[in-house]
Amino acid sequence: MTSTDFPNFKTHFIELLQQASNAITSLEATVVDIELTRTKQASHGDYSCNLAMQLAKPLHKSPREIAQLLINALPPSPYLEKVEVAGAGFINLFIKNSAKQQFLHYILHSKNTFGNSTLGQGKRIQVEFVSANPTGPLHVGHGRGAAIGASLSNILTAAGFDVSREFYVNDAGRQMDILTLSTWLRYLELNHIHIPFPQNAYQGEYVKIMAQQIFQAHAQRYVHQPELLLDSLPEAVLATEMNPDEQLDKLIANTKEILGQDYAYIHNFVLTEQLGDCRNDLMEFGVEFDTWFSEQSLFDNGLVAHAIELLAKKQHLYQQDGATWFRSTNFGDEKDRVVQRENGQFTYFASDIAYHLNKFGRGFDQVINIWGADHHGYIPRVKGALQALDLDAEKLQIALVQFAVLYRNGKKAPMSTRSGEFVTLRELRQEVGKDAARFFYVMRKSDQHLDFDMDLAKSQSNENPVYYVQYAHARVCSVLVQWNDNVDNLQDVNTDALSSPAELALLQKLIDFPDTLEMAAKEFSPHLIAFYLRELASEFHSYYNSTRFLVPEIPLQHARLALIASIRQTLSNGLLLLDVSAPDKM
RNA sequence: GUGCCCGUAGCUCAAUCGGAUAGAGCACCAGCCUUCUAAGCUGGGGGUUACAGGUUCGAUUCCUGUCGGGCACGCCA
Repeated sequence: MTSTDFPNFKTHFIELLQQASNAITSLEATVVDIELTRTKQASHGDYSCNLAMQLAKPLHKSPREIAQLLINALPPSPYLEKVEVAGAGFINLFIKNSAKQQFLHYILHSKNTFGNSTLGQGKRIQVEFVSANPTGPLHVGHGRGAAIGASLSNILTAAGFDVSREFYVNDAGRQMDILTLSTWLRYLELNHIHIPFPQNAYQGEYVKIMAQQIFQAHAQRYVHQPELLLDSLPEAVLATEMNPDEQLDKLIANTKEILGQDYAYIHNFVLTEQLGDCRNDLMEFGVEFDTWFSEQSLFDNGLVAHAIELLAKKQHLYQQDGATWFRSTNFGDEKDRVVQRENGQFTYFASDIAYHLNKFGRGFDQVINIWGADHHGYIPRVKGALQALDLDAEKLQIALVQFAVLYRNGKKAPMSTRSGEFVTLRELRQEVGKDAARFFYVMRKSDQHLDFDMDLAKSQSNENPVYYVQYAHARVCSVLVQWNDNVDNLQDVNTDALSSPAELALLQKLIDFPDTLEMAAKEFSPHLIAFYLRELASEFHSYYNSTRFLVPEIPLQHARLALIASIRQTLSNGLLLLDVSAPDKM
C-alpha cells in the first residue's frame, strides 16, 4: 500500500458487499444502493450495513441468516479485521488497526489536497448566489447566502467539480430607478432645493454620500428644472391619498423627463458605486465571483424578447387584460404569470426566464441557485418556464437559505432595507471579525432558521466554536514548533504505536473527513464541515489533555506527532473550505 | 383562507435521505495548570423527539389529523 493509492474504505467495503450480495442472490433489482454508515458505538465496529434487513423480505429469510450468508460470501480484504452479525441483522465491519495507522501517511503526503475527491468528475457546475439588488450596502441577511454560497463552491471544487461562481446583478429594475431618484433628491437638497423626501425611497446615509460625491464633482450640473418634478402630483407629496408606489413611479417618470440624457449618468453612477462597494465588501468577506452577470444586458442583447418569442412559438403564452401571460399552471404552478405588462414592459420574471435560458445555453452540467427562503413560491414558475422551453429542469437545483436573525445584547436587531435601519454585513464583520462571521453563518443547516448571536461570536472564550477549532490548530502548531524539526520527516514514520482507544478513534475521525466532504457536496450542506471540525477539535483537545507528545521514546513520539500533524492538516483543509483562517498562534 | 418549511434537554442546534441505548455546545453543579497554549480537559444532573393515530422487523425521520411558529401568495424585484 503506497500513500498515493490509498482506498476510500467506505467505497471499498461497499464494493465487497456488492460482490457478496451478487453471490448469494440473483435478484438484481431488489436493492439499488448498498448503504454503509458509521457506527455510533465502538463495540459495533467502524462501519455498519443494513443490507441483510433490506433483503429479508424479497429473499424470504431472516435478516440474521442473510447477514451470515453475506459475510461468508464476502471477498477477503487486507483492511478488514473482522466482520460480524449483530442485533436484528446488522453487518458490522471492523477495520484493522494497521490500516488506520497507515492512513496518516496518506494524509501527510496529500497535504492540502487531503479530503479532495473525484466525485464531480470535472463536471461544470454553476453556483449563483447573493445576487442582491445593488441599491445599498449588503446587510446581515445577505451575509448568510454569501457564506453558504462561497463555502459550498469551495466544497464542490474540492469534490472535483468545475465550479463557476456567479452574481446576477439586478441593474434593470424599478429598484434601481428608486435609488437614482433618491440620490437625485438628496443632490437637490445639497443645492438648497428641498422637495419632500418620500417615505418609501431609500433613506440610508449612503444615498446622501453619493449625492455629495456628485455635488463635489459636478456642482449644479444636474439640477435642471426640479420645479417640474411635482407636476401632476398633489402639492403635498407626503400627505395624499395617492398610493405611495404610484407616487414614486410618477416621480421617477418625471425625473427621467427632466434629466433626459443626464438620467443615465446618475443611474450609472449610483449603480457603479453600489456594485463596487458590494464587490469590496464581499471580497473582504472572502467571497469572490467569476462572473457578474448584468440583467440589463439581457434587454440590450434582445434576449428577453427572444425568450418570450420562444415561449410564444411553443404556444405557452396568451393575452388577457392587455397583458401577456405564461401558462405556468401547465407546469404545476398555482396560477399563471405575467411576462409582459399592459404597458409593454417585461416583468422581472421575463428577464429571469431569459437569464436561465442563457445559463443553460452556457453548457453547465448543473446549475445551482442559492435563494432566500422567501423565494420558495417562485421556484415552480422558473422550473415551469424551463420545461416549457424543453430544457431539463432537473439540471437546475434551488438551495433555499433561511433568514438569519441577529441577536445583540440578547435582543433581536431590527432589519429593514428601505428605511435604512439594518446592520450591514460590513458592520458585522467589523464587530465580530470575518472568521467568526463566516463560521457562524454555516454552522446551521441552511434550510433552518439561524439565530446569529453577536455577543457569542465576539466572545473570546470557550463559548465560541470558531476559536475552539482554531485553538486546536494553534496548539498543534505550538507542539510542532517545539519539536523543532521538519514536519515532512513525519510522512513515513512508523505509526504502529497509536493503539489507545482515543488514538484509534482519532484515526477513524480523520478517515471520515473525505466522506464528510463528499456528503457536504452531495447534499449542498456546508454545515457538515463546521460540525465535523468541531468534533475533530473536541477529540483532539481531549487527547491533548491526556497525552504527552514530546516523549523521550522516539518511535512513540514520532507516531504521535504524525497523528497531530495529520489533525492539523485536516483542520486546516476544513477551515479553508469555509474561508476561515487557521492561525499558528492564538 | 391556500401552498411550502418547521416544532428534538431550560436555551441554540445535531442525528450520515427508515437503523442499534436520540447526541453536542451554552447555562447549572463538582474537580484538573511546577509538565507540549486553561480560548483547554474530566465527571454529574437533565427527553413520552409538540400532540393523537397509522404504515413495519424498526419512526425524530414516511402518511393522516390537531395545535403552535416562520415564509409566500402583485401587471414588485
